[in-house]
Amino acid sequence: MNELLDLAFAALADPTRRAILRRLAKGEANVGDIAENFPISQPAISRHLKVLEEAGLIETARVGQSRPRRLRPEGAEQAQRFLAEMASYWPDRFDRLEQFLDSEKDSK
Amino acid sequence: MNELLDLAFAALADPTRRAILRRLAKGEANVGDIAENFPISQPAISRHLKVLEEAGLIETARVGQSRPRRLRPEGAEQAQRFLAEMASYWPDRFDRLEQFLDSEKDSK
DNA sequence: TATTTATATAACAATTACGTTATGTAAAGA
DNA sequence: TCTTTACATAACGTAATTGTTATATAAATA
Repeated sequence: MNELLDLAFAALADPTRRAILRRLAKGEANVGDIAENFPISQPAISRHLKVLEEAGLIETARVGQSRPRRLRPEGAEQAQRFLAEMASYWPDRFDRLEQFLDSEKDSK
Repeated sequence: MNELLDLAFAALADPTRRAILRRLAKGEANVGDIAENFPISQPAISRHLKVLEEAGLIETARVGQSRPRRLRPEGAEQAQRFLAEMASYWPDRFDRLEQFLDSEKDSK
């Protein structure tokens, strides 16, 4: 139903993928550029890139035989909105605890 | 290396868990309250709650035999910061670039 | 055309994730 | 004390994730 949001959060849960995003914040990079700087194989990088792209967080161009990736920051907007809403909620702990205890008392 | 951020994003990737968070934004709820409104078993809910708590997104109180959960919005702050900075990145906006590149490092 | 280069895909193993049902535990109430 | 209530935990099946190595594909180059 909200699959893109699922995919975006799942993509962001992997530290290697977050590192790739930070790398792409420096500018476009192709697979080889990225793979050189990570301790995992090129196929593993290719798969991480696919995950990031399917989540809408990056996009791919085609220049000759290389496929430069770049950040697609708008892909994070929905996830950002979810977190902003959550963070805007602040439980007044004391009050809520009182409220809970009161409701327990009432139902006795 | 930033395991809490991994856990937070992974927790947020599941739609059932996001629904639980939205439920908790309306106020504290215990396991039974939540399980009633979801099409999965109580043990499954208990596990989702454990995942959310280990990610720092909710916390648990003890009142008699029930364990009311409540939102812990500050648990989402680091994730929110990562996304906000990524979303503020634009290929020609180098003023934001440095901030984004250092985001995980800084919030350690 | 044949070779090299850049990247993707396939096949596989190990681990983790998410659901189920069955059962354990601790507090509440008769 | 005995039962019920609220929740956690265990055991298990299945599917997804993440890495590996081997191989396929398509563009660049000799």
